[in-house]
Amino acid sequence: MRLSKLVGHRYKERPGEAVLDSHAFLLRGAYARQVANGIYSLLPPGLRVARKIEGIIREEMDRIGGQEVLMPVVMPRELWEESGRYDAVGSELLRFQDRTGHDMVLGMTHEEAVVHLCRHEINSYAQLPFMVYQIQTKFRDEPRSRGGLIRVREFTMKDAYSFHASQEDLERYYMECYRAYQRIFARVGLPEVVAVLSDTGMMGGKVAHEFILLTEAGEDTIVTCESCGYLANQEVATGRMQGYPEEPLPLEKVHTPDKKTIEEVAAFLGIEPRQTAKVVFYDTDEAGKLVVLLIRGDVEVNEMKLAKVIRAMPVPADEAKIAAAGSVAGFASPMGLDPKHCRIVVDQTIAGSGNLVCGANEHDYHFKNFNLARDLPGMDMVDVAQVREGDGCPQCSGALTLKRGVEVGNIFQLGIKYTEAMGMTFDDEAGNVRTPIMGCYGIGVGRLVSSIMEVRRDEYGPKWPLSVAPWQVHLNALRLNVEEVNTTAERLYTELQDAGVEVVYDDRDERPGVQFADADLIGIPIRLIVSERNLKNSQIEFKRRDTGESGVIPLEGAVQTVRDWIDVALAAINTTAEDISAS
RNA sequence: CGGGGUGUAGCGCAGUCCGGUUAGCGCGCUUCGUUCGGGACGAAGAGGCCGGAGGUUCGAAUCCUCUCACCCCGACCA
Repeated sequence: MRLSKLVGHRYKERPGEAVLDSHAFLLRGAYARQVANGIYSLLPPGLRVARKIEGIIREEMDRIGGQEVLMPVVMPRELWEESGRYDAVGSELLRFQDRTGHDMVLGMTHEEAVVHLCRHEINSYAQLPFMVYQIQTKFRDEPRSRGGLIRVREFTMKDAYSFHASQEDLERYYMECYRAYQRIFARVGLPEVVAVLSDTGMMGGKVAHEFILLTEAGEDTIVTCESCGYLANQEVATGRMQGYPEEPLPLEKVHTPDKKTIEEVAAFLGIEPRQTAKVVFYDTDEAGKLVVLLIRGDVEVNEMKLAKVIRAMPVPADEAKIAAAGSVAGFASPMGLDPKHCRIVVDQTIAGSGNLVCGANEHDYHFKNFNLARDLPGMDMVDVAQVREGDGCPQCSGALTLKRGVEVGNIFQLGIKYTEAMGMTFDDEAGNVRTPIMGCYGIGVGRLVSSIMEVRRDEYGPKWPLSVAPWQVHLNALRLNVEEVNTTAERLYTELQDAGVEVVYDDRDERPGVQFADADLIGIPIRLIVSERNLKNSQIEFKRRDTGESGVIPLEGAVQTVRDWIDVALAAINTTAEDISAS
């Protein structure tokens, strides 16, 4: 590629809308341009990185027996009604009508499509297991996209789906895929990506992992334990919270005029928030009952964890609902509520502390010295507490820390949610009709482009790993009006290409500073510089953006030298990938 | 959906409060010349429906109403 002809202009000023450095480079380096909120066009460098990533994904998917297919972006409403998700999924599923008024959706994920595709192609256990995957555009009408390509509405995703005759086989394959993912992330230059336990959300299923790149640019909160390596998304993380047991004192009603919040009550009574119990109302559980959650006052509710307990999405209840249940907002008590109309859920933090202050179900009154075992006996404990920095690790004696991360991939043990709902079956060896068990596995391609840029960069631009760099070599010629410089650079450009090297040649008659600044922004790992100065010694200069090395090499044999560097660097990346997935 | 912010040349911004010739500045772009190892210098140019619609006014980038888009925080999110 001749830089003089590369479409897309680079500029030096940071765009106003960029918050992340990777977002600024994405625009400054002419990798992508925003078309609308969360919708981007890719320019050649951006697309080339994406294609490199896709190529690595394809190799690793094929290696674990994947077969590439392509499913549609647009699907009819009926397909999504078969699984129940047409109604279950919110407005992030873009619904529209075609010319005839038929309801259609834009695919945000392809479980329905893949079951539709496979259910009539498979009828025997002998055809299982198998995995199909695609690299396809997805659309999710996110309420809030941000961060360049980190979180967008339209994006390219690799999504894979496996089908199994047994749970054991799914679990075996799940681990195969897990290792394939480790290789993929290592090969695209992110060996530090970690797998964490995650929530299954709208996908259903039981076991799921997210592959997380730890970086402050991320918007997922990850709970880790430095001493034992525990890793989990905060949405599912558990922790040991310190308890404050006390010898029970008699229940005592106290006047607390206008003190509604935990902070107000604690301050009024001169106690810590941890010495209170708060009641939070949600509308409603799966049976339609008002949920009355009792949790220690200083602890936040993790609504993802609560959702699993009440098997419904927790929606905070309004005051009318609370009053109808016989309680008083701001002064709510778990005691004296009618279990016919509400479901009392008690978080385990309540059991660990004694003599708590809670509401009295009466305006301007609270109780002191609430003790669960005495005052509300026989309750089952649940864990719906939001883990905090410093809480005890659930696996060892260490303390938990919170970090930020970007979810670059995920894997789910889906189960039979879709195959059962959509009537996919096979005959087992005994002739019984059975339902295949599914797994699904996603990787965000564009998100990876931005994520790599976010963690592999300096102040001047990205430092692309060789395996995903838009080109492998960046060739500069200083002073094109010097005949020898011009002819040497042209010859190197041709010979490098003949040697199979992907090279971008800055054939513009620009000053060195301009050329170097552009080279940094394009971020190619190997830079070659042809100049009058070094040609006097029959040498050319090199600068490795990936390793930081620089120096001169003989012009004679330079192409082979560079070819060898590339081969060595790629081999090293692949070796790292194998080591990580084998460990 | 709630709160906040911004829309002026390809990019970054000033001008808006307090209405008044031809709407500026830097970068980038074109031409010429001088330069040439980390974003050079001089000269001459091109480039604007001041987000859109309506209104107030002799006169609107500026004031009013409505609207659209984008950004940030929150809610939401495989």
